[in-house]
Amino acid sequence: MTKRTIGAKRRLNETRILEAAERVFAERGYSAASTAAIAAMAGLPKANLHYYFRTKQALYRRVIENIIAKWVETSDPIRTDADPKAALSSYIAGKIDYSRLHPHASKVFASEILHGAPTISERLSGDLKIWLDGKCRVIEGWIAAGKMARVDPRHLFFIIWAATQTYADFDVQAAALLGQRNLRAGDYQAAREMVTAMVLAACGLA
Amino acid sequence: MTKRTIGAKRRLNETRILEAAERVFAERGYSAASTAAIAAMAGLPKANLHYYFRTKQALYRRVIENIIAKWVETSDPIRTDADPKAALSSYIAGKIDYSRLHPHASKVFASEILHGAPTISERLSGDLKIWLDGKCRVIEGWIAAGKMARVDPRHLFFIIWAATQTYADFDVQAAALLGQRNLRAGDYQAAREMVTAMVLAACGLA
DNA sequence: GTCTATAGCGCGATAGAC
DNA sequence: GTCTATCGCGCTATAGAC
Repeated sequence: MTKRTIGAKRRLNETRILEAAERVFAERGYSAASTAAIAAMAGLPKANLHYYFRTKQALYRRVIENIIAKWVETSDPIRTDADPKAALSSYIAGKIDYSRLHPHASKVFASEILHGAPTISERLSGDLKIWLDGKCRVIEGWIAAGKMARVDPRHLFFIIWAATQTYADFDVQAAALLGQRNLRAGDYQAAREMVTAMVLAACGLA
Repeated sequence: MTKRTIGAKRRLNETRILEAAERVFAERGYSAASTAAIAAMAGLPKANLHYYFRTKQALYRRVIENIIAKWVETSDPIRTDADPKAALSSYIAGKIDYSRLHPHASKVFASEILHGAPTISERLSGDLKIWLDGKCRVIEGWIAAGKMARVDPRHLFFIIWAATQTYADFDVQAAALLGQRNLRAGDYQAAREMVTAMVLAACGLA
């Protein structure tokens, strides 16, 4: 065994544990998620999980950090040099895609915030606020340039997040009320079209 | 002690327990909420709580049932004989008020759905689906009468719920990103105005 | 109806052999 | 690195005195 092989195995096991943890945390919530269940889903004995991640809290923190990183990435289309209508449409489409493709990640994040954000409250009022401030300045720049109607950029983001993430976080409710077992591709498409129409109209871009 | 007095005491204690439970379930989630914490917040010994509600699950079910009843009530403005613009505006305003005044209730419901709705899945695909079907027929009636633009009524509801309830469920996030400790009256007003503008525009009622 | 004390159990975490 | 066995804690729920 070379050092490189050992490192590869560590990375492989860590990845499997992180994926299993994201799923179990999403389905049960932090407290009800047992390390035994996560280990079983990752195909490892429970003691091995504690070898790679000393505590449940440390494992959870790693899961959350990964999710935040992806969450921030989805806002890449919001750039000063972009066209507001195209940028907002692309942003919404990306958020809906994320809800469809990564519902577990969205749910873990939602559960964290829902119960007071104990793990990431410093980040919310720290680097994530700074990140959002920057994105809001982009919107304000578009408004100042007369490219779109005057709206409160922060509430615009809050409402876009809510309207897109609800199709991941509350997929069970939406499916049940649609008389289905799961959400289908057409449901996400209808959601994307409706959210886009509402946002563009509110921004005077329809 | 007359029988009436005893019944009054039972109702008083049950109410105090239910209010405490709603709060603790909202703050910690079902699993992390201990019956000891609920009893302490209600000002009772733990054993007394189990005297009034035999199991934690039974107490939780009662909390959820009460929340659903209030949730259904908020849709009262959606009536066939109402004016679409006034009805939707009133509905959204009521939902925002509910988020401001009953954030705990909204969070308990959100947490229930988020983790797969184990307690109310039958209701979601049963009487709640029938209730929503009725409300959707009202919207479809308005569309058929040419009173508003053609939209998918179910997705319209999903998005209104998401955009209004996010100010209760994710209040911690919104406050932190606004650089505040809590949401203020003005924040809810801004939210109401923005959601209303978006919905009315999407429905051709602006 | 109220309260103290505790039974019973599941979970996080670790020791220690391999 | 891996795994079995187990410790210790905190929780739900109840027994039984008052």
